[in-house]
Amino acid sequence: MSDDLASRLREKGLRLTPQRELILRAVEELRHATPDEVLVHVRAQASSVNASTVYRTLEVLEELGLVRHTHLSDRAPTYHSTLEHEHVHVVCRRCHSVRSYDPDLVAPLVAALGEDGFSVDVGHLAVFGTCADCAASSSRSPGIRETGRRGQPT
Amino acid sequence: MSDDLASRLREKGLRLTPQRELILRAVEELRHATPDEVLVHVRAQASSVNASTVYRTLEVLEELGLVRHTHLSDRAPTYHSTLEHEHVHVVCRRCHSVRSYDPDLVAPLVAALGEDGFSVDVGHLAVFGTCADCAASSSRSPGIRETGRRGQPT
DNA sequence: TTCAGTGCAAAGCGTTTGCAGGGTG
DNA sequence: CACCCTGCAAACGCTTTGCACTGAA
Repeated sequence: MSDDLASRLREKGLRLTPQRELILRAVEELRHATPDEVLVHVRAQASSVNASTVYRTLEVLEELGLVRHTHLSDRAPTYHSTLEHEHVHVVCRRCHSVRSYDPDLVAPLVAALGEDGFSVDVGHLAVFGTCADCAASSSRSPGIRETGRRGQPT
Repeated sequence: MSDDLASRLREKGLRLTPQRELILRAVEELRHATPDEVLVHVRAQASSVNASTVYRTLEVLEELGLVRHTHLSDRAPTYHSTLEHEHVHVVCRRCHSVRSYDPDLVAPLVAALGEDGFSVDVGHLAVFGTCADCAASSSRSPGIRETGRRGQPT
């Protein structure tokens, strides 16, 4: 896995640096993290790593196919390791819970679009809506605006 | 439709202003527009309207159920009128084309999640991937990065 | 006449970029 | 010892916010 990093970097004439190892490890450990969360996590272990390095590295790691991202909120994107099985994200706009589903969930969608020659990026998919709990108690999650300006998923 | 605006505003003790009419009309006419595009369009017709008014108004219009938004790119969100039939957006990351599909497309997905008590917001859904044309000619769309930093859909 | 709505300007957040110095291969 | 990578700081794009004024009801 980290060896994977080394070899994949080499293949493209890129270099293995402590920062890149740390950032990849952070994404793997956090499982779902924004660039900023990655930064915080990395800084907790090693001393100084710069925000721009995190952005640049996440881009590289994504090109290498070691991490992926989705948009689970209106703010920062969320990165996760490709070591995890590919999954579809289902997000409740009310309580902001995120559940992961097997790609089977969207097999019919993938098939239907496939007939048009369109190939769906399943891992990137985020489905928004309202979860069971929140539908039940409409008084839940105090202070979260329905239409939501800046902040959580919209 | 604009009468709709007047009445819906009144119901909530809000006021009907020229800006609100203009902005709603702009969204309807542009069919799919970012806040900035709305601003430009409105300014073309009427004189000065402020950007912050556009943001505040789009929020109000969405609360009133007159417009909706999706995220078709990493940059600004896209607004459309609810007068249009609800539709699912399918976006090619390569050439950035956007196609609208009938909600039927995701009926199985909606049904599956429905069993868990989750209610999908179909109109908000954006499916990313690669369209037939782009899959065919992998040399297409010069200068567009695959992983794409800032810019189009990611 | 009241209070919602607007314009303006400044701030905020997440992200990108130019550059010079540092470290990997 | 090339050249990739990093840190730093400034800039950027989009959005939000505070405030005083304006105008809809």
